[in-house]
Amino acid sequence: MRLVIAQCSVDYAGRLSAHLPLATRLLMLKSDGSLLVHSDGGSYKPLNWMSPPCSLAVSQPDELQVEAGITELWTVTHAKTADQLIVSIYEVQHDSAHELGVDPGLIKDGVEAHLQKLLAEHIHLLGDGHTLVRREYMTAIGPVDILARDASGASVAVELKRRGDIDGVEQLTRYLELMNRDPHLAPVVGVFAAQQIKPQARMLAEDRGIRCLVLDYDAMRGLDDTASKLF
Amino acid sequence: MRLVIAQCSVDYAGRLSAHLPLATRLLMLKSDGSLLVHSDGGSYKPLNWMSPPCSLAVSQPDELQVEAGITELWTVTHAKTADQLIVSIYEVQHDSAHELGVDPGLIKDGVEAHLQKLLAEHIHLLGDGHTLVRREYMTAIGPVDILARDASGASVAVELKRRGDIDGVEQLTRYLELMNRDPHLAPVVGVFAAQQIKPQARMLAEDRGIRCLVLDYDAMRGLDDTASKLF
DNA sequence: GTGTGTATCTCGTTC
DNA sequence: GAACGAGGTACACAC
Repeated sequence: MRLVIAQCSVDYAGRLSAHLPLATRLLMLKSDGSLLVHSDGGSYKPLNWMSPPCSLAVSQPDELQVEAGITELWTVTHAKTADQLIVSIYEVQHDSAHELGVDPGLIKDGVEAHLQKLLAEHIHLLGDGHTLVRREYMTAIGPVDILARDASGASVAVELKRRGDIDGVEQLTRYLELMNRDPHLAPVVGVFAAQQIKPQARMLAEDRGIRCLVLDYDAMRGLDDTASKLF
Repeated sequence: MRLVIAQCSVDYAGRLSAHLPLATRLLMLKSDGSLLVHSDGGSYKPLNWMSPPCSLAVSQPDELQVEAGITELWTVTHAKTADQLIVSIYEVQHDSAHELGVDPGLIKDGVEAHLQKLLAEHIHLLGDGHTLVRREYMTAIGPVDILARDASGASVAVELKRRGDIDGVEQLTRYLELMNRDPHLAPVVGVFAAQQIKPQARMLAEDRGIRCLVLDYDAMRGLDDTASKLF
């Protein structure tokens, strides 16, 4: 990895056109040829960038560009899409290279998958007398997160989200429509379960006869811990 | 901005838990206190990070940690959510600080907005005899990208996307449902227009009687150039 | 402020 | 490899 702090302007031409006026920025050149242009603020997203696979070509500025103060031109071209990023370098304040090696990568732990597991293990949270049929119940248009049966034996399709949005209600609606055509399953009622359900989503769901269930992740983990300790 | 290349391990505890095993990485400390942990590959997303507003506290390792080879502990805490990122620093290979100043920011040019403008200007692309009513036609549930009339005088609602996905079809369906209840507008037919329409989205759209229209952005820009030159 | 829609989204997983 | 869903999504814009 090469780190360059330099006064530069940047032009991107690809899926859109974008321009960065002259300012001092960090240019991060990764060993796969990719380039990130970072400012000293904002979030983790660079101001501009080129994703791998791509290649860097350094060239000399022409006379006009030299007069303007440009000392080097970096042209980064994407291997497949022909997107281009052109960095016009003025003054370089820092330039260093470092060997980092391959990264072992991130180990993640629990979000929706964990919620699904917890709800499946504590299916009574759906209501008294509910039994689990299975997780990831496959339909022609995709997997339903949880399929259960209620006390009366009716099928219950559960769509799980961390944050319950209108999209999730639409998704569940499509599943319900399909599943209610299947005589083995029908009647199927829907439950929209999430840690947080947005008002618009709740409105839409309830308008369509879908029950909303707000889940308390921490409380569910507590249940899990208790269960682990007891058995 | 401070740049540190160091052997480190990283633990994040917040909306999820994540761990990065010991390896050499770039630690980018921005002046707003935020921290990015980058490896020498992948795209612009850091392996781990803390977004502003947050604060960094440097502390000394305890005896056990010193024995393990840890020389410094960085604890980055988010001001509001209390998310925490803990960086255990082993060997530091590089450490430099730089003054960058405030960035003037990115100037973007055209994607969906440009597509919308172009289609509105060349409304005949919808079919012969079509006339524009208006762009961003407001309804109770949001703006329809383009409202037009076809040769027979029927209303045409156009939903525009760069990439036509199932979500876009759902969105247009909601608009159509609402607009068809308005006697001033009904009957309203739908057109789903995008540079690329995914098979599933096309299927869903056509099943609902929505016409799909694939747009050629470059050709449309060509039309625009010609028009600009002629008039 | 919150809510909504887009993204040069990125990143996984599945088919 | 394509497609689909999720994200510690981020980001801009409307209300």
